[in-house]
Amino acid sequence: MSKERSSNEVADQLAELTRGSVEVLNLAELKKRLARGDTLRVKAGFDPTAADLHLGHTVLMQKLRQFQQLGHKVLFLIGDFTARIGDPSGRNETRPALAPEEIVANAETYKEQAFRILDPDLTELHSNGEWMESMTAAGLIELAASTTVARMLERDDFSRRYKGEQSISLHEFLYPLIQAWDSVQLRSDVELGGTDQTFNLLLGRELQRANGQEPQVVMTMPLLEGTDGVQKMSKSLDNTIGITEPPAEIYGKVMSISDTLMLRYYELLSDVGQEFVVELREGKHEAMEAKKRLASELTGRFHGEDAALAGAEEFARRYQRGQLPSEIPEWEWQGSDSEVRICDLLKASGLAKSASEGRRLVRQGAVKLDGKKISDEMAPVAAQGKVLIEVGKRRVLVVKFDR
RNA sequence: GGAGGGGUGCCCGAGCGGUCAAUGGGAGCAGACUGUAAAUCUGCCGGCGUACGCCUACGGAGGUUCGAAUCCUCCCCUCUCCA
Repeated sequence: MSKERSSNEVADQLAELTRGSVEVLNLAELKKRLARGDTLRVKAGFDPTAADLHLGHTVLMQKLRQFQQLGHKVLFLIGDFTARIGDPSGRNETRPALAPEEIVANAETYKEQAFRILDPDLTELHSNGEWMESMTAAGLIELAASTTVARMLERDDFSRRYKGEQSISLHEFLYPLIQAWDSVQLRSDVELGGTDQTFNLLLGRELQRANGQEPQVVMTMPLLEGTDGVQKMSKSLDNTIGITEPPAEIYGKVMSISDTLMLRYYELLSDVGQEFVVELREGKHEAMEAKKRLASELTGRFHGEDAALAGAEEFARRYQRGQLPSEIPEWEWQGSDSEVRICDLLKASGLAKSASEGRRLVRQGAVKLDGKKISDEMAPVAAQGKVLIEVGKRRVLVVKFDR
């Protein structure tokens, strides 16, 4: 049913689709498929354990969205089966197998979150348990026979671990193999992934070719650095900006990234034209203003314009005018004593992890009670009415005493 | 099957009988500065106790010793080389 595209049309699509990508393997094949007028089946795999989508994921999601906007179909694969193996790019951690209910629940949260960006009508949701659960040991042996150890050791992290005398468990080799097999099962035309996925994606091509399919085109996207500006954004490193976080939170986090990182975020996340980014790099725009613009854009993308404005207002209020947040969480003290020591209160309310930490914070002058700095770690707090506690610049809480 | 390296706090990594809750770096937290930026400087950084202190910790279990992360035995994990 495919209708051929004109060469202009193909060139336009190609330019749009490859923008921002690190590598396309290979370009000629992508061009050929576009020219044929195919509706491309575009695969991307996601881990079922972390259904909290963050900006790092959105780099890929935006790209998928672009494919959809051109009428192509997204194969959204949840790697429930591969999740048993562990992090493909990390250390040797084996994750516990997920219960079927958990997978279903996670898939739901994915739908809810991913479809803030993707078009549900042009998305097929899959999980690789669909074909892996029923694979026999014989099937797995056959699959494992399709590649070699030397080939596996070409993968960057494997080779690094091997040379560094770190252990590599045999089953870790199955991750790329299964991911590649997924491509065969889904008959994908294109697979998208981060640059750390290159090896796995290429293996998909090999397996497809071996199974009589036209090998998928591989497209890698840059990995987004987390808020620390160095390591890739990942939940386990606690450097993420999640798309479901409150607008003020997203806005604030974006505002606090470094200027260098801001350039990167502009490049990878913003819809703002490339000219602006270039000018920004040349110092033609005020950094602070540019950062506000970015913060508004990203906040608005997931929560709407009004929320972005509110986020900006909240930011100005808290950090530029140094005022308290407009909404302060309340917490109720459970206890019958007529007074509480500040260090115990900090611990009980969760503002400090332990009484020791609470004491340390007081000693360092980080704690304010109703706006007044406290210096005595043992200072008693009358257990009456409400008390406002500030710890550092970020942690604020109203403690309610119910007596 | 044999020989030899390793397993230390969130991470990396010293220590190799007492002075070790354990050097150093990174991360993190707090303070100063600022644009909640970067860079820099300062302090903190196992838990509990107002404090003298106590408890838990150096892969696991025993043992030697007045005393062990440090020595011995067994076990587990891991790496390299040989077969």
